[in-house]
Amino acid sequence: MPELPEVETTRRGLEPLIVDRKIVAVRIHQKQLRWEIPSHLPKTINGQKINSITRRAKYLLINLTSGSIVMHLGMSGSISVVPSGAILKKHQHFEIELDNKTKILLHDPRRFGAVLWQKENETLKLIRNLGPEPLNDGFSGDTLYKLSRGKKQNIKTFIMDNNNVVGVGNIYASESLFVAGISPKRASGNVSKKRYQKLTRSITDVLTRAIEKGGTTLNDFTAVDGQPGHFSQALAVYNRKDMPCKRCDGTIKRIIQNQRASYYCPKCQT
DNA sequence: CATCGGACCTGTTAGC
DNA sequence: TGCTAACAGGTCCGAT
Repeated sequence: MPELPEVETTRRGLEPLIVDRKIVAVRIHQKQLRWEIPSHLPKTINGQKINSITRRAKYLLINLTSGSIVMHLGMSGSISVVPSGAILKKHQHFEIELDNKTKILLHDPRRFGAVLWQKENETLKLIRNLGPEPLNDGFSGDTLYKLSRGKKQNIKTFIMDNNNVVGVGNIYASESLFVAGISPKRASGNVSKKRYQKLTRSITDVLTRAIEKGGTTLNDFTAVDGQPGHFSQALAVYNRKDMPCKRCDGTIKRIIQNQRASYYCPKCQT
């Protein structure tokens, strides 16, 4: 489910509900996620205060008095805040009860998500080596251009690689390339600096617009309040195989790259 | 080093 | 209606 806009939507929803609250109970119902939830975690975080919630790539960091809970939503994760007496539903694997009779719930049917612990003054290896944030100043066409020189890898796979830029998943990779007018099949090493500048602007624009709409709900993504995202209607190519292009009189095509579906218009993406 | 395929899971839908 | 196969928003890791 969640790419950067969905994770950011989740972060923004959580922020006013959990910051300055104290953790009064922690329950693990299924520890076997992508990695096992550390067994010491409940004891470590219980009683601590939540100072802030931040995001790095698709990771959410709930920053406590000392250390941070690191959460990832994987393919099917979502987080909600509900009354602490709410009855547990299927696939709600982890809960943090707060001092105002509410609790944070992690729901994740496929269990590709994660709940990890990061000590104070430490950065997990998973987070340490990530590339630039697409919505921050460090992200530029020049950087992507330099990183891509000499590469045969197609540009769609290239922009989905977290070493180059973080947060661009399968939906927004296709959407950004459409906006930039670049074919996903093009070798990343053969794309000009000028086109990389256009592409970085397209990525930033697409992600920003998606956040404004609360993300994309294809199947089951919901924000913290249970509401779906509304960017699905704005998708130009993703999930639109055989449908008309919104920009020219071409037809959207679906191909497989790196074992993932890519959608594009062969006529206006070159 | 760059690149590829497999692995981890469950649920939904399309096709027969 | 029921069975089976394909497919789904991520990304790490080991083999090549």
